[in-house]
Amino acid sequence: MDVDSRLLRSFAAVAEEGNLTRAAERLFVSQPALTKQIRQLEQLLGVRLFTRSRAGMALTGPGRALAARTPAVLAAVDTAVRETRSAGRAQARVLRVGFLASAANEATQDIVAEFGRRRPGTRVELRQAAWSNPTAGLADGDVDAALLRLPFPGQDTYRVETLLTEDRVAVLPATHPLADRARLDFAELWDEPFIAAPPTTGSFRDYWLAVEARPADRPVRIGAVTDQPDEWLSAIANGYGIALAPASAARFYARPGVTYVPVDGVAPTSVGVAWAPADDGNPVVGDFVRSCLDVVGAAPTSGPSALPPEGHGPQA
Amino acid sequence: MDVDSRLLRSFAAVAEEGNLTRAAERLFVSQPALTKQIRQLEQLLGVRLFTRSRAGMALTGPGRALAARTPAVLAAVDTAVRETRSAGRAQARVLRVGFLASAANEATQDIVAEFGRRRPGTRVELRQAAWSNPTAGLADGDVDAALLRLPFPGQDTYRVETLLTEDRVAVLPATHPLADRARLDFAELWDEPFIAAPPTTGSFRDYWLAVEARPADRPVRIGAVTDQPDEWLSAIANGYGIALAPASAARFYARPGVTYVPVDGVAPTSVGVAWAPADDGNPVVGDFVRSCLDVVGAAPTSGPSALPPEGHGPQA
DNA sequence: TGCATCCATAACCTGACGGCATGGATGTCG
DNA sequence: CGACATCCATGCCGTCAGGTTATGGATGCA
Repeated sequence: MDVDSRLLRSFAAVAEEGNLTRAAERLFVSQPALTKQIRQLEQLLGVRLFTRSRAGMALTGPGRALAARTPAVLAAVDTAVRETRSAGRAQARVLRVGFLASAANEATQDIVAEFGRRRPGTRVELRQAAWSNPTAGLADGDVDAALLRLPFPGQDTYRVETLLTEDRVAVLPATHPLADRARLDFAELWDEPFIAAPPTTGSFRDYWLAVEARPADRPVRIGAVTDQPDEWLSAIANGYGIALAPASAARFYARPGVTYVPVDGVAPTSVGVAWAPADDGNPVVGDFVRSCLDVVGAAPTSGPSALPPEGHGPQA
Repeated sequence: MDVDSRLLRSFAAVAEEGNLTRAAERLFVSQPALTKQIRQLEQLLGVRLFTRSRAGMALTGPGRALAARTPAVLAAVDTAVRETRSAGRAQARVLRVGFLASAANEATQDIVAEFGRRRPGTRVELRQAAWSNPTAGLADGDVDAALLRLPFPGQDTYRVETLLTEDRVAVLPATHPLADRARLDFAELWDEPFIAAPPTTGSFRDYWLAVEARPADRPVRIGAVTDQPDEWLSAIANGYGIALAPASAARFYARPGVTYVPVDGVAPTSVGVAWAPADDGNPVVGDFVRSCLDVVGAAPTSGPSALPPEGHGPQA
């Protein structure tokens, strides 16, 4: 006899989709299960939340009232979970750092080593994220900090320090006609099929397809979709398409059958370290960010005062 | 794989009690069930929330983090539920009014009739509450407005208009030596056993025991505890003790075997209409409050501008 | 030493919940 | 106009989550 957050999540999905069937597949449950959940919620509240019709599920007045409150509830739950987990890591003296494949590349080890000198008691737990998770776990509070390619979706809701900038290069199968060129112009690649990240990654996907450097009448062709560096390299080596990558990938992801060629006509790419605003007061995160900046020899873009404080006490 | 609010409520209870056994009985579940719930929550969060010891359950660091967030989450859930239910009543053109037995007494029907003239389309649903529920459902959003004796617990978190004030009288068994007196002084009743409301009602209970009108060295004696007017009258008629009541009870709750005698030395009592601040903009509630004031011939204490607006449109 | 207090564990049982298959209502299109 | 597509509801069934009772182990206390 308690409205639990599972029901609210289901309700929110149905309210957004306006359609039980689509909401059900979004939530990875069957449509009858969702029907029952919504009925249960309605019964629990003693209120009709949707008017059912052929067209789908439309919110009633009470439904709109609930829909207005639901995001706040779910956000409160998520915040609570995130902060609790974060406190757990702090207590265990663990800093969890997420990173995307091809983010920091060879700098990563140096950063961890530098952090180890600053905070000998704290262990860094590195978590590689799939590209379908473009904040590498920052968004769901799974990690305390993340090494990411900039820009990333939702970037302005986090703190970010830029660490380094490098050119983007083309990654071609060794058998490709352009593979032996010393340089390419991106325009030469407009008609090539590209290996892309999953569509759900939005701007991240678009960024690595360089849609902004492409005329409107030459939409990108997708040769394959991959979520992991190995699949990605395999797809390229097998001739399903080409891709863009940071220059450092040529060193870090060298592999027979794959060639890296410098490209003109696309903007360079940056790596940054990101953390949640909630951790602005967290000295462990602060030390990690400082370690990042030290290793790459960068200065804080926003002045040192914007960083979490230094210090060696345990986190509150 | 979702933290549901049931687990959070359990967690909050354990955190407050510091003791599984007591928390379990507060939640009306068995102790092993709570053990499992806490374990499940810990597993879900990947964090140890309590340190178990002979002395009980003590919060860990992460536990404190969660305990700090839990009230906000539960409050958000409750708000969502309350507003949804309220919207449901508005849609159904129902105004639900809670009242405590002995609150408005004979004025109640007149108020409902007057409201019926103002809003012919809206039905008033009266809900009598037990004394153990001293806001008559206002606190849990079960009702849109409530007719209450003033003061009531948590009164300053609601809007209140005072409707009428009357003396308190003593209620005695007809066989009581003092039953045939025309007037009494409260001091004469200091040593009598009283029929009281349940201890959980706090200041409400104390108010009707008139603890403020009693010297510190004459603590009240409790003859019986009741939660309903009928039990209360029976307890008095059967000689378990006496009680104070509003003067109107002499008319409204006349019964053989029970006598009402005016008392000096206790402050008079007031009846008010209360509503939630969230309904300040609700014209239906506004019309109900105005109906109350009209019927008793009172003016708004805080000026008419503090009342919810008048109007005949449906509620938003 | 016996008792009280607290939490954990074991064994068991019920029903909540999800999945599959299907039905009913209602637009749409050839 | 009938076949079809789209949506939501329903019936049936199997599984497991979550509750209960009974009991055990640890530890102060009288």
